[in-house]
Amino acid sequence: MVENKNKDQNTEQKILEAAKAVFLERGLDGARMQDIADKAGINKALLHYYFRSKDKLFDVIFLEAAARFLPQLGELFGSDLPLFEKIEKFVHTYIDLLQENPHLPLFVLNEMQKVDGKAFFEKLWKGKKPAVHILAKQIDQAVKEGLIRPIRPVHLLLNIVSMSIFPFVARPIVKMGWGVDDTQFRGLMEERKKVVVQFVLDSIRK
Amino acid sequence: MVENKNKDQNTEQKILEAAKAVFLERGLDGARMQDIADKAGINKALLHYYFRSKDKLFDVIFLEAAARFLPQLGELFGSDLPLFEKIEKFVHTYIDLLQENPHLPLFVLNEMQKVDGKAFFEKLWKGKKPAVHILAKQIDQAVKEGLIRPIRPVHLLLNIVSMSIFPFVARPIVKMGWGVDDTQFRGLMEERKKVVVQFVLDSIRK
DNA sequence: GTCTATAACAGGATAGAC
DNA sequence: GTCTATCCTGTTATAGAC
Repeated sequence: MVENKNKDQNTEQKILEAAKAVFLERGLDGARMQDIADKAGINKALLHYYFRSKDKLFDVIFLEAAARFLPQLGELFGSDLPLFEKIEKFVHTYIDLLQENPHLPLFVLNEMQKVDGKAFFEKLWKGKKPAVHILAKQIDQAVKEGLIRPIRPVHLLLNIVSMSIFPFVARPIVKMGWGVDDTQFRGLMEERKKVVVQFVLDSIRK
Repeated sequence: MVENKNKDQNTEQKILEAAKAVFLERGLDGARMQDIADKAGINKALLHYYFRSKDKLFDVIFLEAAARFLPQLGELFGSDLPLFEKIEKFVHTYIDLLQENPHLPLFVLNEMQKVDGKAFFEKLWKGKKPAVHILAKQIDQAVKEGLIRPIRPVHLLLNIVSMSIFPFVARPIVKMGWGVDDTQFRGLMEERKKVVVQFVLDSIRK
């Protein structure tokens, strides 16, 4: 249980990678254990040997995906950067993340809806819930100081997050509606790093 | 085939309503014919009598949902309203739509990813593809006239659409992250109608 | 740990009576 | 048109040999 960790690690790692790929693309209901086994280069029985059941395996993947997608930002929100820099850093970080993990947001959003108000969130941010209130205070403060136009923190935050994430979620529509291929789409998202930041600052800055 | 339309209409209608509810909440893979039958107050066999197969039934629902979600805007994009009013109307229309159909966007986005570059879009906008290029021209024009700050039409459009739709897609996260219940969420989205329009105008207007 | 073979079951689809 | 009963395929899960 300690000695053979290398062997385990290898297979277990292969399974996790395969499962991640399949689940993220097809979702819990759409994924097939057979596909995961194939992609991992093993057989179904071994999946159960390692993870007992499909649901158990899914939980591992989902939790990790959600953790990547969501509270990575806790630190950023809570940091003591000036507001404008915080916004810039947020947008860049998030768009970079999604460039590398295009299926991430839709997967998480989708599966999250099925569990909804569950105690799932507790498990997700164990104790250290994203410090969204710190950012909120910072925004309120900036308004009070007359540094930015009046806006409720929720809305400003929602705006920034929306503009950063949504295009990836709507990828097929963007591609069809605007007639771009994958490469062009990538370029477009790259552009957005600057565009979104500029857009936000233009809006809130007096 | 003409005489008994009333009877048919009733059952068929019940089925369609039930199917819509179940499919929108669970997706194609997650939906169970049994659940649809139950919700419609009939039995499985009758579903097949009316719609032959699960896939066929799904196609009806999906196409209608996509049609509601997407190209309803064609008219708006193509209209001859001034830019600022067009933006305002768009945001209000869309948020109203989603207030009444909260599951719509995630459902469409999600299922759309599975078909992706398919000839599906052809079927969707039969001939009358949303007149997105008209809006694009209008934006370019406004930039050239110095009416608004320079911005590429794709990005402006993406920004507006993102801010209008994304919060509904991320509903569970918003609710948990900000600690609001359904009623408060509704109020928040209602607020956004004005907030988003204001935000956009503040950003682009010189 | 890893495999093959098979059990166990869920869920979509059909037959046939009414 | 609507129902009950049943079939049948695909998929998760387990048994047991190596």
